[in-house]
Amino acid sequence: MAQYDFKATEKKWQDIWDKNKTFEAQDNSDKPKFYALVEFPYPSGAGMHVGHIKAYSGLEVVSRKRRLQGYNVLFPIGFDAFGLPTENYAIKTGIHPRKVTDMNIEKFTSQLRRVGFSFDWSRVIDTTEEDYYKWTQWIFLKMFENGLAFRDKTLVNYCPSCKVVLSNEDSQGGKCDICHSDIVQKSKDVWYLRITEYADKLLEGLKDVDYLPNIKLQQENWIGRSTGAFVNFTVTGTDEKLRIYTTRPDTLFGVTFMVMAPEHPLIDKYSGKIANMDEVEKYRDFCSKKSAFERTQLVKDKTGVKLDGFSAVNPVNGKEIPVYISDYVMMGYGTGAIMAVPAHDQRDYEFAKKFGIDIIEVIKGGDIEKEAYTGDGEMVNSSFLNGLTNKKDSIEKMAAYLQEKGLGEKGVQYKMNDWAFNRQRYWGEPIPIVHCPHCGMVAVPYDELPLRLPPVENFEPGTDGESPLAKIDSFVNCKCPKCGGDARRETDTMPQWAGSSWYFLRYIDPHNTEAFAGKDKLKYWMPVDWYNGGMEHVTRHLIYSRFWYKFLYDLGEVPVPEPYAKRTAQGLILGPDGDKMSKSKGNVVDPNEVVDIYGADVLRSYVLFMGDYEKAAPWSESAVKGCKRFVDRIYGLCDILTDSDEYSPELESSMHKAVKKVSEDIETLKYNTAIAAMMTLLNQIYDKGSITRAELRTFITLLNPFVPHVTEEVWQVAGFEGMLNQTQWPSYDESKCVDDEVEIAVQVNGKIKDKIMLPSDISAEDAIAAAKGSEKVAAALEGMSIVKELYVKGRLVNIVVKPA
RNA sequence: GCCGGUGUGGCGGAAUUGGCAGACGCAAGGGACUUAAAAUCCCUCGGUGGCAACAUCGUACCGGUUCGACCCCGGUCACCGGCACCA
Repeated sequence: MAQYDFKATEKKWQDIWDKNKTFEAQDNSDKPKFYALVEFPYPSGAGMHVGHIKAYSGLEVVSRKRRLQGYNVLFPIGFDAFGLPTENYAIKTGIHPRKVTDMNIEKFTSQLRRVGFSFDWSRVIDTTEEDYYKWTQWIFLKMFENGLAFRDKTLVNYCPSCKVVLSNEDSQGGKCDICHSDIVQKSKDVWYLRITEYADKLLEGLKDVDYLPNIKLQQENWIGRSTGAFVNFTVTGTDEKLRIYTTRPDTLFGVTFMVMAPEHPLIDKYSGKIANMDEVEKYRDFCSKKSAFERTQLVKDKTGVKLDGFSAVNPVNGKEIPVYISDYVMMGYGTGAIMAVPAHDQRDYEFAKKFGIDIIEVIKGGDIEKEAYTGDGEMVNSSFLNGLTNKKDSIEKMAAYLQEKGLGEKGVQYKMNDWAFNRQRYWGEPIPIVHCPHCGMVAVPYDELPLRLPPVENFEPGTDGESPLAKIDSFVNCKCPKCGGDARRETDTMPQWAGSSWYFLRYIDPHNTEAFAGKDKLKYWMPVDWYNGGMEHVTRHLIYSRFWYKFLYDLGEVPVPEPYAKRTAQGLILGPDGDKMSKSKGNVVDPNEVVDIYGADVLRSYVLFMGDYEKAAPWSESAVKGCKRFVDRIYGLCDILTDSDEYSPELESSMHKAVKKVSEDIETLKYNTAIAAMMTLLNQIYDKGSITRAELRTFITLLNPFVPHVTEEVWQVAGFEGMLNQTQWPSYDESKCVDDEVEIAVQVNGKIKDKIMLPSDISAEDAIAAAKGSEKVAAALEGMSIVKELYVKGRLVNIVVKPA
C-alpha cells in the first residue's frame, strides 16, 4: 500500500482552501443559510488543549455537511480576550496585556489552522479590539439609557486576594472563581445590570427554542421563579408595614414569629424603639464578618436576636408576634423578612426550638413534636381555611382574602439576582460613564465611543478595591458632557462576560463601522441555527447573552426574539488518568503533539470517535492509533479502485445504509457511531478486495466532514472532477437499505435456539413454519405443547411452549 | 437537603428505543511476512463446564410487569453534574 504522507497532504489542502476562500460565508446568496456557532475561546497563555478541538469538531462536521447539502454556511471563530489571567500574567512579567493577548491569539490561530477547521477566517473577532468594544460600550449605554444599568450600594462578594468585586456566579461556594480564596462581604457602590427585569422573558423564551432538556432545566432552576404572596404585617404601635414574601400564605394562622435579615432597613429606622440595640449591633457585626460561604452554609444551629420593643401584628387574627433578626434570612431575596411558620418549615422549626417559640400546627399529617411537616394535609386551627385538604385551594382562598382586605397580594419572586457588572481591573472594557458633581452620572456621548483604555505602566489594582485606572489622572479627569464642568470618569471596567454577551452578532458583520451589525445582514443570518458549547456556560454566559439579545430585540435592533434556535453541549475530555485535565496534574494533552505525530485527520476523528459526544471520556494514546489506521486505510482505497461507475451488487445495500446512518447520526451528535459505521463499511470494502468509482465517490464524501484532508486527496488521486468540497452530499434509497434476506433469531420461551436466513418480506405464518423446520428448534419443542407463536418482522420468531 | 444524569467485557463504548447483549475501536494472545524489528495481513478474545457441537450464567443490587427487559415500574447502593437557609 502506498504510504500516506499526512504532513504534506494536510498542509497542501489547507493552503488551497485558504487561497480559494473555500469556507467564507456569503452575505448575499440564493442558498438557504445555516449559522453554526461554537463558544469562542479565551486565549490563555497555555494554548489550546484537545478539549477545544472536541468542542469545535462537532459543529465543524455539521458545517461541512451543510455546505455539501447546498447551504450558505456561517461558521465563525474569534477570541474572548479580556480577562484576569492575561492581566495577572502582565503584572508578573511586565508585558502589556495587549501584547500578551496578541501573542496568545496568534498561538491559538496557528493551532486551529493546523486542525483544518472550516472557519470563516475573514470574520475573526477579538473582544479587546477598539472597534469591537466600542459596540460593547454602545450596548451598555443603551442599557443605562433604559434604566437597566444602575449603581447601587450593597453588600458585594469581594475577593481580598484579587481585590475585585465578584458576581454571585463568580463566587460560588464562597470561593473566588479566579484564585479560589475565600470571599468576604463588603459594602460598596457597584454597577448592576437589571437582568431580573428580563426573568420572565428569559423563562418564557425557553418554550420556543430547541435546547437539550437538561440545559433548559438548569436555566429554569437558575432563574428560580416561585409564586406566592406578599403580606403586610403592621409594626405594633405604628403605621409601618413589615412586608414579607411567602409561598404558603395559607399557613398564616401558624405564624408564631417573624425574622428580618440583619441588614433590613427597618432596624435602623426604628433603632430608637428597639430596647436592645446594643445586642442587635453586636449580632450584625458578627454576621458581616462571616464569609459568604459561612453565611450560606446550611447550619442546624440557628443564631439570632429578638428585637425588644419591636413586634408585629398578624393581619389575619390580630395576634402580636415577636420579631427576630437572623442571618438565615437574606436581604437579597423576597423582601428580606419572613413570617415564620415553625410547624411547617424546617428552618423556622429549628429556630423556634432553639429560642423556645410556640409551634402551631395548621396542616395535619406530620408529627410536629419531631420535625416540621412540609407535606399536604387538612387545614386546622386556621379559621375559614379549616377543612380544606388541597394546598392549591387553601392558597387561593387565603390570597383572595388578603387581596380583598388589602392585607397583601399575590406575587412572584426569582432566585436570580441582578448582575453585578464591574471589575476593578485594567484589562476590560471601560465603563463609559462620567461622574459630574452637578449632573450626576452622565453617559459618554455615542460619537465619543470607543472610550479607549489609557496606556498604563502598572496594572496592579489598588489596595482598596479600586481599579488601576483610578491612578491615571489624564483618564480620570474630564469635562462633563452635559454641563462642561470638571468631572471624573468611572474607573471600573466591565466583567469578562460582557464581550461574549453579543459576539455572535458581530460575526454577521464584523467590519461595520456604523453599527454593531447591519440590519439586513442580521435579518438574513439570525437566529443562530445551532450553538454548541460547554455545560459550564449554560447558566452564566447563555443567560447573560440571551438577556442582552432580548434587550436589543426590545429596542428593535435585532430581528427575532431568541438568539439561539438550538443549543447542545459536548462532554469534557479527561486526562489519560481519568481526572479532569489540568496543568497542575500534568495530564493535559496538547493538540499540536497529536497533529505532529498522527495528523489533523486522526485528531479530528479520534475526538469524535472516543465516546458519546455529550459525555466525558478519558484520552487514550493507544486508541488514537486506531484512528491512524483508519485514515491510512482510507488513503489505501486508491490502490483497489476499479473502473465501474456503479455500486457493486455486494456492497449496494451497505452503501445506502451507510449514507443513511451517517446522515442521521451527524444530526443527533452521534459522531462515534457514524465513524463506527464508516469503519465497518471500510472493512467490508477490504474484505471484498475492490471498490468501484461510484462507491469511492460516495464513501469519501461521507467521510469528508470528519477527515477532510485525506478524502480531498483521495478525490484528486482518483481523478474525480473538481474538488470534493464542491460536490454534493450523497443521497440514499430507503428501499435499498433493506436486505433481501435477513437473519431471524428463533426463540423458544424467549431463549435463542437457532438463527435462520429468511426473505425479509416473508409472512408471519411462513416465518414460523420455517422456524419450526430448524432441527435445533424441533429438538426444543420435543414433548411440549405450543401455547403461542410470535413473529417480529425482520427480527425474530418466538415460540411459547409448556410441557405437554 | 433539593433537582438532573450515569452505572454494560481488561479499557473507550454500541444495541434500530421492549426483540439475537457486547457493533466499532483499543489492549491482550496466537499465526503469516521479515535476517530482525516496526508497519501490514489472518485468527481468537464476557464468565463457568466440555476435545467439540453445545449447555449454562451474565448489562450495579433486590423485586415486579411481559411470550420476551440493558431498555418499562417499585425499592436499594455507588459515582458525576447543577443549585443550595430562596421563605
